[in-house]
Amino acid sequence: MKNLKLKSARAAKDLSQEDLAKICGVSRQTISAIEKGDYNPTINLCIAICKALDKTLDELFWEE
Amino acid sequence: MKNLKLKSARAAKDLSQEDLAKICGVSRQTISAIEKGDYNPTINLCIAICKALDKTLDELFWEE
DNA sequence: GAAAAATGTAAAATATAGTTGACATAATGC
DNA sequence: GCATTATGTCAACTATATTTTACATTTTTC
Repeated sequence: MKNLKLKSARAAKDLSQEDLAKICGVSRQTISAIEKGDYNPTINLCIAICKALDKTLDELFWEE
Repeated sequence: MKNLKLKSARAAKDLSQEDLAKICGVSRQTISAIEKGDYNPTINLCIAICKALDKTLDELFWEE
């Protein structure tokens, strides 16, 4: 499913998908795919995203 | 580096690497590699491990 | 101390994460 | 309206997560 927590955390920092991608060292399409869902990123990338957005894994990637 | 938090959480549940692997639907070697470190598992696997061990992502996979 | 269970590790194969390039469309600003 | 920026998406490619098989070593249990 869509990762809206990520999308809103990125918006809160006023970063485009491309901005975030550059900070994390991945392609824009990868960020797009993660926000879209139906994707299974690696933990290292998740951590990079969290640090870029001042969030933790639980805040952006945990779901009950 | 080694993931000792995972190793001890697994020990606390008295599960072998093979037990945990079966619960998570992966091979024993994959669990071994994650505990050993130098490995980059997918977020879905990390979540499966956390749920099997009653932990959260931050507790097992976050590091400053 | 021997047997069994648990773990480390390695090589070859497969599945899939992530890249690159490209094009279309939606949203924003002038 | 037009130009620019942001996003969605697709196809083909590359990198790497994960499997399978196999064997060695360590740890546990009797």
